Amino acid sequence: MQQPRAQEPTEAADPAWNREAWLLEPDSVQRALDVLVPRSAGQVVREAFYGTRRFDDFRRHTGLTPGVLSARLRDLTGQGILTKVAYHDTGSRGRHEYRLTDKGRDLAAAIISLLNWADRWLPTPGGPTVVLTHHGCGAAIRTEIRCAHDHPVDSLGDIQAAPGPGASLRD
Amino acid sequence: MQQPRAQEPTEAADPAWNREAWLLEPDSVQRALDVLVPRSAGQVVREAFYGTRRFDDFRRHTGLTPGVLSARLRDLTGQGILTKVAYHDTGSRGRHEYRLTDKGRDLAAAIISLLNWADRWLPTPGGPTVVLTHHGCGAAIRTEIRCAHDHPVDSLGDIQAAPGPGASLRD
DNA sequence: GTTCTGGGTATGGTTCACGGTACTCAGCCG
DNA sequence: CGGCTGAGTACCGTGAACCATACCCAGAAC
Repeated sequence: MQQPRAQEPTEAADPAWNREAWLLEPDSVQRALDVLVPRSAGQVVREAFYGTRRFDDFRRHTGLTPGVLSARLRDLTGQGILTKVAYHDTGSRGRHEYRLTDKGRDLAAAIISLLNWADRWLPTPGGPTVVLTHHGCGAAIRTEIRCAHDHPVDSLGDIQAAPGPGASLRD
Repeated sequence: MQQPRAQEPTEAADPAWNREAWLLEPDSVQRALDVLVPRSAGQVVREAFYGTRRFDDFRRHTGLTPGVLSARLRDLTGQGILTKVAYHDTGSRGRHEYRLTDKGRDLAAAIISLLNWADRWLPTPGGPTVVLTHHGCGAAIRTEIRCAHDHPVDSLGDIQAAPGPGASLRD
């Protein structure tokens, strides 16, 4: 993204983007991040992507205590990230499980980006614990930054950040 | 991603991915998320992407108190996301500013994915406050999930999640 | 009717994040 | 010399997040 006060010769200051002049709240990055914060919320969403659906499975996989997990599942269903679906295993009473909604599933690009980033920049001795591949072709899954015209974006300098309709002038 | 206990006809249970059998810690998604948690860390990283570099600017843009901001900047430089660079404005003493490192800049795909997600699913009355476009072509910036062979990935069902080398069998 | 299981609620305590405010410290400026 | 500015540090209070543990409740199984 274009940065003001640029000092590298390859970057140029953009008069339309004077960060000081604009109030950028509510910020979309922050609002999205608030879905995955606190830590326990991120853990629950991650597990949902790994296929976990039931209370006790969430509890064992995340290590959260019942109280915290219960609160988090309530929050996330309240936000429409998860939804409660009834099921009935034969030989036990009817219960319900938590599944990702379309809204939740659409976090995939963010989750995958984070997973790729950690695999690259925070490697662990044993290697990654989860590997994502393209079903059928078997190649690794990754995310790519592109524009709506499908041009690839290789550097932050190719991205123009500008105040949108929701931005207001400071003071 | 493939999910066990799948009930939709389009999903199929994958015997290689029995979530119950595997211990997936340390989890890459969680480790990446921990860089952006607590909330104040996410705010600082977001501002860094918006071009903020100096202590007082971070303080005003994020609303964080000096103590919290100071701690967060120390954490993030310690993790190699930001780096301190000396500068010297004429007429004032030499100081230093905080810039994104390559490691920090590589969070771009995650940040952009989150921004796009919030713009789609958590719209605000006034519209987005920040709009990203492709410099030159002007089209909107977005992220895309692809495989290493460049096949597009349109649904989670196209993604195969499998335990990696770092995973261990439970008990 | 007692037990088992899944899915929670209730209570209590600790740590951490954060806000508010005051203070410091170094150098340039007048 | 005293004041101003940018960049912090120090201290204190509050609330949120989290953990541990105990308990509860419905229905099926025995």
